[in-house]
Amino acid sequence: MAAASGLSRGTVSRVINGERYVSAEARDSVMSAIAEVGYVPNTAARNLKTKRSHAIGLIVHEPHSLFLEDPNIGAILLGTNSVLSAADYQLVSLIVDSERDSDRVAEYLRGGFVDGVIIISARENDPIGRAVVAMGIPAAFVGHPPDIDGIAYVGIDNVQAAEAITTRLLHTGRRRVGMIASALDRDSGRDRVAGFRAALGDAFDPALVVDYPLYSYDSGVEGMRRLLDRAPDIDGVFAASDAIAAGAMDVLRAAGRSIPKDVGIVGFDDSAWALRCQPPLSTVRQPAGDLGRMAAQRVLDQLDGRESATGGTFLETVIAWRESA
Amino acid sequence: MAAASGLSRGTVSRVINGERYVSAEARDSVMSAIAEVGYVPNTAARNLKTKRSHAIGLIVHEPHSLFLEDPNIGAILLGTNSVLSAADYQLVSLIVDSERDSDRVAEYLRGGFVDGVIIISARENDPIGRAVVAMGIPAAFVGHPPDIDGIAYVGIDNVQAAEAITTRLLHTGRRRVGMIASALDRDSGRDRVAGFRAALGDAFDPALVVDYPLYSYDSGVEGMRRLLDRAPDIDGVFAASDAIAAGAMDVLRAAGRSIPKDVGIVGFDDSAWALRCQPPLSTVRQPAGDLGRMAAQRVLDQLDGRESATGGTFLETVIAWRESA
DNA sequence: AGACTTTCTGGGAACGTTCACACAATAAGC
DNA sequence: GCTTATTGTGTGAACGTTCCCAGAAAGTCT
Repeated sequence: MAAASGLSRGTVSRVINGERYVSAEARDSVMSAIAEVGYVPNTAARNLKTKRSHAIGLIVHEPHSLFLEDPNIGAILLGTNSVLSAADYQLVSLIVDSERDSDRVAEYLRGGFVDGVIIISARENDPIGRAVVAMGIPAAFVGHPPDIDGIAYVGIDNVQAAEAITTRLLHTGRRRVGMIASALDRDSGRDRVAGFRAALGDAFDPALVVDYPLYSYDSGVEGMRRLLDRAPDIDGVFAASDAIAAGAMDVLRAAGRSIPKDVGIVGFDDSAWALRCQPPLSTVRQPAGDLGRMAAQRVLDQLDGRESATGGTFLETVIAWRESA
Repeated sequence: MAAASGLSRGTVSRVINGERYVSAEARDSVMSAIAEVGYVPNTAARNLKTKRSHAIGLIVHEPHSLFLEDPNIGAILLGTNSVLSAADYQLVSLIVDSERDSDRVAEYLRGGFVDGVIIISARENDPIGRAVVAMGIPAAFVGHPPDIDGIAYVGIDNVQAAEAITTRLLHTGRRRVGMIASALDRDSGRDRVAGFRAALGDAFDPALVVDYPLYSYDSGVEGMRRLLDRAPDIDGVFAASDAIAAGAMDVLRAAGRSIPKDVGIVGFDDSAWALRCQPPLSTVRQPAGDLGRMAAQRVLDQLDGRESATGGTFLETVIAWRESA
């Protein structure tokens, strides 16, 4: 490249990186040489020298089924991508769905392939989460893993949101209200139960809370069956996700209950499920795209040294009130 | 590292890459030195020297909405990841959702960040597809872009599958059968129409085929309205995707038609939608995970020089016959 | 006019590997 | 006991950048 432009490597490098102290003519001749030869800087060499890769890893640690079902993940991905792309960083998605993957990803991170990391849906005892924190790589979590402290994270106030929607459900006159909870190994899952409990106060009945590991349709089916079994007179349900709510609604319908007349039901996420339920589902709108954008921004800020690596950022949720309750 | 083990760089390199001509004791002392120092080979340096990155790019070129909705994409992603992970390659997902992304991704590819590329859902005039072919990077397409030849691709036989399911729909006694088509800028979309036409033979009526750009629920809603408008006596529908079928079914229900009594409907994909429709949807099972795995394998084969870069691989589809027709 | 500052350019060194080669030691073949 | 393989080890060069320093040229201040 230096040869093609007739100038030295140093000057070429300055032009490419837009540094000061380059004359207009030098810049021009380098530019035209670049265009002519179709020159592209070699990333490996640059990374080697600068110890930067200009790539950010997004670690998705989910079992197969959920990865395909959870609409939040896709939205977070796109949000993250938009911010990083604007800052000329490349998003590298790292999927972890086995122990083997877990090791390989850790290795990958140690290898300096990425400058920063975004971790979504970390749960208790997450080895990668711990590894990242231990390595001191700039990182942001989407959702706060219960057992790791001193990290940067973004999320929503699950307690407040769950309490709010449960309260509104109660205001529709429900007396026997249950909850199908999920993912109690994460803050999101636990906090939704806490909010539910807070809203019910003295009326809270632990027997009317069932829980399942996954935020899935099938969990909703199972959970609703259990609840109907325990309390045939149930007239309100808070489902910890829209997918769960969809499963629960199908069971209620099959059991001859009319929604919302006999049983009112509310969900969480405001995903594609919510609008397509019959009737449309009342739910909490979770700003998944914004969470992704914010997480990306926090990692970029750490890279620029503009921000410390700890503390949470909370985004607002809104209740979408529809016909299901 | 060489210092820590007391041996030369060359020997250390041989141990790490598992080459021949290393004595047992040398191997041992290098290994224990690695463990002690927590040594990790520097990827950038290795890439620089070997001109290999051990990463494969997966280019997803979809508008926002579809990326979130299309279950095939997630399944392809996971399938690809499993094969590459087993071969110690890292999957790097590159999301293209703007012109800007398109340029950046092309740059990224040129920069030698990946050794090979998998492109899903390429359409006509796809700039990245063309760029990849022009650069001669080992690549495999999932689905065959209509206007690029001489490439490796994997897919299903859309013509045959569409013909088969339409024929079975006809065997349920339907007389006036329409189709909601989609994505006519891709082979998949065109071929499904061709199969539909072939199954109908003389009974084919162009007025009963409507088409929309996206394989989405909304396309199904729109399309079904149009079809009902044009032919109130319609009694069979072939939807080009399950999401379209779901939209169409909701419209049919709202219009007072019973499924499958008044109208029979079939879809395509066998995605999560199919089982949760009311009634469950008859559809074509598309082996999305296998497509991902196969595409990954074909890229790896090209990297090993075991395979030429052209030709298609077709995977079998199966009809899942349920209650909707 | 001399001393200092600013702008610009070139070239050596380094980043951490792998590769090709040279060479030593041992084993095998006649 | 000579040549010829086989196995093992060390070393210089190279990959393509960026960074640092030296120094030239031009401008600015006493």
